Amino acid sequence: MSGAVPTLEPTMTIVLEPSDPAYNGASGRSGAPGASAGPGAFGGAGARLTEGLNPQQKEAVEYRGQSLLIVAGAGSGKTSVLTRRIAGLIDSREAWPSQILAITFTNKAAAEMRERVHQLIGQSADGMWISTFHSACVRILRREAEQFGFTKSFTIYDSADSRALLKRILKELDADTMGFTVSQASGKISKLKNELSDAETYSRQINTGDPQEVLFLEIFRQYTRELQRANAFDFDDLIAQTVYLFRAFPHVAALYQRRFRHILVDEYQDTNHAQYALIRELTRPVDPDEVELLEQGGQYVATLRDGSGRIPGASLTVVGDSDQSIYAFRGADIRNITEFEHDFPNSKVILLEQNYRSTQNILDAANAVIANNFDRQAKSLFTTVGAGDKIIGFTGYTGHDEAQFVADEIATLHDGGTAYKDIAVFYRTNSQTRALEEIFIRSAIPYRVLGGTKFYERAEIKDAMAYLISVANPADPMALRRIMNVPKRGIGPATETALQRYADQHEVGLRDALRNASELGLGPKVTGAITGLATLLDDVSKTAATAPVSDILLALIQGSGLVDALRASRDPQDEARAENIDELLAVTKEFQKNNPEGTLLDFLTEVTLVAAADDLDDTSGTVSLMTLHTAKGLEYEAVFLTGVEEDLLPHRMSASEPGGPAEERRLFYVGITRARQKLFLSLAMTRAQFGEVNVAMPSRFLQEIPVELIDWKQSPGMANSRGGTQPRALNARRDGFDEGGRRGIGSGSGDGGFGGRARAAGGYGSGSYDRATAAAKTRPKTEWANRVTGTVRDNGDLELDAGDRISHVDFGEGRVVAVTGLGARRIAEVQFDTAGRKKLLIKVAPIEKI
DNA sequence: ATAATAGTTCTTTTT
DNA sequence: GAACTATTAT
Repeated sequence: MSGAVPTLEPTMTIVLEPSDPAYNGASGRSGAPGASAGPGAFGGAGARLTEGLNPQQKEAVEYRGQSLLIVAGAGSGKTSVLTRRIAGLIDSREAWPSQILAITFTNKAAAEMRERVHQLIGQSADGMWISTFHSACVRILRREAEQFGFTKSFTIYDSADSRALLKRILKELDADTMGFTVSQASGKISKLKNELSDAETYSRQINTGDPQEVLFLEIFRQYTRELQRANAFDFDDLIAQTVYLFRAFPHVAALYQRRFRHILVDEYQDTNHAQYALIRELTRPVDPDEVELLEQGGQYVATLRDGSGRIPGASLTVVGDSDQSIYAFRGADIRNITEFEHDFPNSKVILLEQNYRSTQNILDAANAVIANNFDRQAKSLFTTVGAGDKIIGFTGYTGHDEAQFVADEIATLHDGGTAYKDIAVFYRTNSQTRALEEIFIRSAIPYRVLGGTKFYERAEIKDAMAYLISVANPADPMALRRIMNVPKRGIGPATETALQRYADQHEVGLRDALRNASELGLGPKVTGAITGLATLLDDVSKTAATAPVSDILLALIQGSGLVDALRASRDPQDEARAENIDELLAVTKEFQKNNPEGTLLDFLTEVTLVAAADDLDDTSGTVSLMTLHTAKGLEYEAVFLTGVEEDLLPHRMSASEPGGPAEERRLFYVGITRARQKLFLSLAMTRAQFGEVNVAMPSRFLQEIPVELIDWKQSPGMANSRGGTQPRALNARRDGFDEGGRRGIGSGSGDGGFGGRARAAGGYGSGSYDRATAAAKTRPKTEWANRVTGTVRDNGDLELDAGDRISHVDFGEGRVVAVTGLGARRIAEVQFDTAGRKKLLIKVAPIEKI
């Protein structure tokens, strides 16, 4: 499961006390920190920091000025540049670590940056803020929450939480009958918050004659009110409320404006308006009268002031690449980067185009694809490492066929010396993992899925977390509702409504209603159950501030009987659920080990804000599976980009959105540019989604790659967007090359053949396609589609030895060459008569001894 | 109040 | 094929 254990930076003091090194340091040396450095600043130790850099990179490290935009193409060494720039600022004593704020996209990127700065300058790297927008805002909000109606112990609603809340609200307002869905409402609210609009602002701009808009306003209002009551923020609030805080309370803003003298933002192309506004607020100069107030409040300001008595705005460095902007759907505004020079006058722009990651063939493909996006600044990646291997293309008959190709190629790569951890498989949608996982398990390829159905999204984990939230934040009724009847206590919907009514009538929280359950006149059994829960939560709450998180969780699990109930259940899955909760307990212990001072709130925050890429473990010897979105910022020796089909990549949903197709192209571009040495593009002719088999067409993006760059092991031939597929040709398997196939797609090959060389591993698929398409038209489901899906097969302890003959559902008959591994991990290497040599996990492979 | 069953709708990407 | 909803039987 989630192997990675969150690590938390030590809590930091924001107000500088005289004991703070920055305080003494700043007053103890001549020259104001942050003052522009002369040419001498990079003498001595500084030279080390620019070693091995190209001239543009060097300039990006050394430039000093108010604002700098680094346009960094994929693989152009921007992380090196950023870390050296930070190291340079500290090394040259232009800044103290505590004056630096670096924002990254994921916690993982933050950890990496911290590590690399540490490598460059050692201990002095401590005290910097290197974090995501969301984490940084949580730190600020925890300090300042009391300023505006929240408390320090606020909790964070993840998307599932806010959806659940919206669902309640929609139901209460009968908005579902008006055609409102939860995802619409949450999408709209998120969008508004990203534009820094709140319910009241929105109310002023709506057409009051439109009942839809009026109703939505009511939803928005209630949602906002419920969050406030629950002492909780949603993801978007974290940013938007911080901006609000800064704007409403200039003296609070001044604290941070004074503190952060150098702000650096990575992945700037994916910032939304709220994040942009936050950066604007943070880089604002502090007016003289606010400076006076700071000084009166005991803040050190003397050497920070300029001639007019104010504190000048922090310097800003942003790094980004508009070609890698893939989060517009989440409100990312590409204009933030395209209009940077306008927004921050006198800014410097540096272009990094030399790529240090990929071969020229891969870059040529990437450049050719992205050139189809008009309306972009011309930029072309180049390298000096040479052309490298051709891109390998493959078209499977089905998603499973495609997955088998990926597995086979991975096995070959691994045999050739490529470590599993240097291989990644990308896809557009999470649902594509299923086919890949099945084949990988069978083929005994170790893998891990990043993101997807995350550990923390499992129901039993959410239940356990809800217990923790209820202890940390008694004001949150959502968490309380979740656990009220988990494990079963006989508190059904009727009882819950009664409790809620009591709470409303007496104008108290739901938690208070639980405590006073005896006043409700319910049955003695239910009343006992309710007060029992209330007592448990109250008892544990008493220790919450100081006790280790694992102790708190253990007390809750034992007190509630959560795990006991699962263990006692007849449902075999419940045993696995119980184990997951034990796993969570292990996570809390690990957390405590890494953060001896970490509180329950720290733990909850950390868990809510971890991104998919965050639990990537570089040392693990496993292939990584992830969506293209998760892949951003990562790189691998070998990359498999799967499902390169129309309606999948570009995704069908993107067609109707303005800018959608262009964003999909950027996504494809991001995927391509992750590869260092080898790139595989694959697709399937039919894809089963949601039980149904559909005919899939090759993606238009494939036609944008020059044909000579791709070596098709099995080309899509004429199965192109004109809609024609040739089942006859599909079944024809020829050996040797075929010009038609080498020409690639859409190049006018007349024979409509499934050209190219048939793959070595034949022996299956023959005839399948006919049945599949025919069946797809008549029946929604076919036994063919489900043949390899369904529950994981279990061969028990099938004994196999070298020399045995076996039969495989896909590969036909073969002879066992060798058996390795132990117990459930026993692997048979089999030489198939027609399908070549494969490794199979004996326990689950669809095989029989014959 | 709950467990089991049958029917419905849906899937893009995520901090 | 999953996840949620509505309907039934206990």
